[in-house]
Amino acid sequence: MRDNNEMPGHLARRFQQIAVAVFLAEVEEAGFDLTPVQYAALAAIKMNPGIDQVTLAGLIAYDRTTITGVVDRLVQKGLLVRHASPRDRRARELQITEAGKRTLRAITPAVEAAQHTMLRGLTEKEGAELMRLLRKAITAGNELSRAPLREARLG
Amino acid sequence: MRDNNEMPGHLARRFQQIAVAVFLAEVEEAGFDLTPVQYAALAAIKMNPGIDQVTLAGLIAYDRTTITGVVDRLVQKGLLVRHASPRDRRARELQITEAGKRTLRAITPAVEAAQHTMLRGLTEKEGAELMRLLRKAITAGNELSRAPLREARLG
DNA sequence: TACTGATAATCAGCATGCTGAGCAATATCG
DNA sequence: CGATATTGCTCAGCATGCTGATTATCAGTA
Repeated sequence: MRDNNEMPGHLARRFQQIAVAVFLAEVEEAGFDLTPVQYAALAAIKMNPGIDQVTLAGLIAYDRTTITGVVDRLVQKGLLVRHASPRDRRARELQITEAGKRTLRAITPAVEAAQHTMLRGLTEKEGAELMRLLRKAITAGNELSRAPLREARLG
Repeated sequence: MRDNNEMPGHLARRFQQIAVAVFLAEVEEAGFDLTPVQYAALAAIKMNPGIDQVTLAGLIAYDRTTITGVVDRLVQKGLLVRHASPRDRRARELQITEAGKRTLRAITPAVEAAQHTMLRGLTEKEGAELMRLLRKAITAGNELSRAPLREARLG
């Protein structure tokens, strides 16, 4: 039986657990109530106005069924609007609201602080190396989950 | 706005997402139905017979409220038994069953294969370095989540 | 145009994982 | 001993995140 500390899966869970806790703590301290996933979605929609939900899911590697609830909650909070696409009546186009933009701007320092805090045990160099190795492992394993990263289709 | 690939929190989520998918796929292929968390709990209980739920939670860094459901499901599957402690009537002592032991033995190759698969994009050396950096970051951040790792109390 | 397959979104159901609250039992201290 | 604090566990409630199914729509083709 391998020790937990030798199991990449266990280490992945622990690091993610800490990362989420740090994110939520920093964001709450800044006076906001937004989860990591909600933040990622909001930022992606700001960068890609009018994006549909499937494309959004691919951009940030969500499961397509998860996104329905996330978008629901962002709409509920008034940070997004969702309306039917004129070109494809199956699709819903997502737009960030003014309140959403304000929230994103205001929350960014807390998000940056969180990214720093979760690496606080590492040197600058080690943090960069950890990110490089994670990116490499993720790229190789991209197709192994139901929610792989997908480039936005052009035009 | 930082790119997602420069956000350790995003990378943590993606890596964990892939790790879980790989684990479940390997385990299912081996003919079993056990989640990563259930496996970790079962293994920890086998190594620490009679452990109570809070100590178990600390050993594998769960939240104490999460463990109730996990243990419920393992008991349901017949892999564990849970009975009141004679020394402390608040506590529940956990014991692995024979079926639990058989399952653990049979599932181990699949779990090992999963740990290998989730690092398949990395060289041996890079995989070891990734684990080292994760351990270091996790150790430094241990107290930042509600479910920190705790040593089992002695005797 | 009718048929077939693919696609966008949603839903039901299940399993983490968290917050905060509550209950029962134990430990501690005046 | 008795009041208080602490501890082990459970629960309600919420938010991911998954599987698999369904519905509506679109795209391609016979």
